[in-house]
Amino acid sequence: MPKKSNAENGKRPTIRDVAARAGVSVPTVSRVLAGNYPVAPATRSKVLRAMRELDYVVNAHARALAGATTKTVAFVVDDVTGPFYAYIARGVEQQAASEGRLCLLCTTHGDPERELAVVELMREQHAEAVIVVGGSWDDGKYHERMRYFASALDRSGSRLVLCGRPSLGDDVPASVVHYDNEGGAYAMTSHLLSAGHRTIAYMGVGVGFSTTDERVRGFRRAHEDYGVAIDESLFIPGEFLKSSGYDLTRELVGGRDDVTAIFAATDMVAAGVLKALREAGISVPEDMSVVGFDDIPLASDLTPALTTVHVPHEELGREAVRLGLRREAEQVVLGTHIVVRETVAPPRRRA
Amino acid sequence: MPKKSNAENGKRPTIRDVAARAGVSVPTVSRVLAGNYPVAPATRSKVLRAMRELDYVVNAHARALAGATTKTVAFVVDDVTGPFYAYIARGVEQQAASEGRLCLLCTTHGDPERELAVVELMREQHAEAVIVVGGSWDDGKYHERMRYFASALDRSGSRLVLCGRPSLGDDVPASVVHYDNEGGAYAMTSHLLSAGHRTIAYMGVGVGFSTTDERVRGFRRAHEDYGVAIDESLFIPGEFLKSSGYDLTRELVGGRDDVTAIFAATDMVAAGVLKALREAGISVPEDMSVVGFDDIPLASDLTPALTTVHVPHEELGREAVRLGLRREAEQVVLGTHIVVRETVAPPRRRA
DNA sequence: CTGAAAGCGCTAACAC
DNA sequence: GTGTTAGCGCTTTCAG
Repeated sequence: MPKKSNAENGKRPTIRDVAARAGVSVPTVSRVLAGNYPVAPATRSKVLRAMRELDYVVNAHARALAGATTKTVAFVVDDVTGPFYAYIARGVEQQAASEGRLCLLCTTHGDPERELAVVELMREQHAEAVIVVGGSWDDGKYHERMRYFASALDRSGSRLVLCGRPSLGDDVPASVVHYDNEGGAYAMTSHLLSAGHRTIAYMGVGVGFSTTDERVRGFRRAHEDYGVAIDESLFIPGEFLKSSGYDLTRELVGGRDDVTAIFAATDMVAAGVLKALREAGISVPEDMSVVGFDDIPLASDLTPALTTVHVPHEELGREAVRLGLRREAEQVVLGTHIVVRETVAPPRRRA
Repeated sequence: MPKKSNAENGKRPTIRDVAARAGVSVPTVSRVLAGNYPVAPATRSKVLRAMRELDYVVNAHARALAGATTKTVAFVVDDVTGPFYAYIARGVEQQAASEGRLCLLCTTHGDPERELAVVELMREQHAEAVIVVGGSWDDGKYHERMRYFASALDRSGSRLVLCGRPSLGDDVPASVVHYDNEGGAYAMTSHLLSAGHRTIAYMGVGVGFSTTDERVRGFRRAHEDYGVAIDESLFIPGEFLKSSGYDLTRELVGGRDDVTAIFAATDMVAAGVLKALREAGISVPEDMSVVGFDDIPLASDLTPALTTVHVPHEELGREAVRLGLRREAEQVVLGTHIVVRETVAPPRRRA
């Protein structure tokens, strides 16, 4: 039995069917497909026509297997629904698309098991770059795991890109795209300090979390530069959630009255803070100033509109793809800046 | 020269390397990999060990080429950053992951060109299911295009799933997961009507857009059932954007004062409405009632908290994956319901 | 239970 | 310019 043609077979047509129909050899078809090789115009159009007539589409897997690159980048996040991540995702997707790449989306929900599984999947897929987004934990096991991921991916020909988290060290085969947490926190704290605030609560300390560490560092440095001592009880531990901001604020205003400003770890936390304050009849910014961090769209929808630190989310995503595709060990840090809206005022004079 | 081993070669190890190291044949390794075939326990563990020692990972492309399925579903949206889409995306990703599938993410930004390109890409990738999310336009060209996509994907062995938009007809090889726009709008309009409102503006009519058509249908039907005639000038055209709600509301309150309630086409529009009203010194709900549609997280963060229609976003995403993978021509419609918060009150008695 | 043989659809040297 | 010849890494008959 002669080699059966898929086209007649009812299955999807292959390059062989196209070649047959155009009366040329298979490699010729491959050449017009790739377009990076001289082909006679006449042949070319015959092939093109055959492809159209058969409604032919290349098989990406066969192509990947035969050597041509995969054309995919992977995007790994905790959760797509956070506005923070969503905007980075948009940047990643846009840049990927503009560089002719497809984008694989994976979520881990902070589960190390799942994270590992995801990296294995990416190795199977030969993704050109694997972009991991979000802050990182400062424990040894975590670092070890990421270093393993970096080299495992490297061995499989993929590049790991850390986005929004600090580098793992120069010897680790990974690129990093970070943003200036410390600088943003410094600027914002200075803004509060220069308005006259002297007792600022930092709400939402995530212990051992890189994002917190960096932001707190800026917060402390600003205080130092203004010669203001910080009562350590002003660092209030908590998660980066609205509910967390809400609960902690209720506790805070119930317990002490010396705080004149709240630096929320993130805009989501700030949303909770604002809600609790409103319920407690404490007006913002007259009785209490509040600031956030991230500048997610919600920030400008809050009442009053939130003064916060802008993070260039989309650009972060774009840059991550660029770096990952160039496979350079570069490390870029994007700037942040404060956005003044309506939640900061000088502290009210105490009676 | 004998067949060179990749393992020694510095390249990623292949199944052949594993076979050699375990002292078995290649098919045997394949069998323990697939796990769907009897293999002697001893052999099995030898193979497993070899895989571990070599840090072996299967090549998804080779596997896909050799016949095994692709294990990927594609997710096509206008834009990932909308909370509406983000939550559907989460549902899709979760369900895909739980069914052992990878998720490809593509955005089209409403560009038909790009949409076509995306579908071609999906055909190349042999995605098992291609999930297209969001409302659709009611023009002939659009329909024709989607029908083409459906059959093109079908021919390539993929299943098209329409999520959040109406069916294309029973003869089109596609599944659809929709939600009850008309019912939700009907319930919400009734809520307003029963509170005593008689002049309700529907803000954000997207002409020829399926979502609008369905919601407006419910809006009209409720009026009919209450025996209330609708002044057609109450249908205000506009996009589903915050800025649109803002601008239109300014115009509205500047132009007429008979309207006592605003039915915003979406929560985003409602956010703009609320902002404009606040600026105009019109208090909600005392002077004006406002309702939205979608129940995105923002709705409960607004001040006052928005009364709106809940759409089961995540479940929509999950169901889409389920249907796509089962490849049945099913059509499911998920229910919606109103969520009463703080933006509706009886109309103020006119002087 | 395991191995040998034959492709999956495509690209990549080489010749002509 | 175009065809020939080899695989890419894996799964599948089909023998044994």
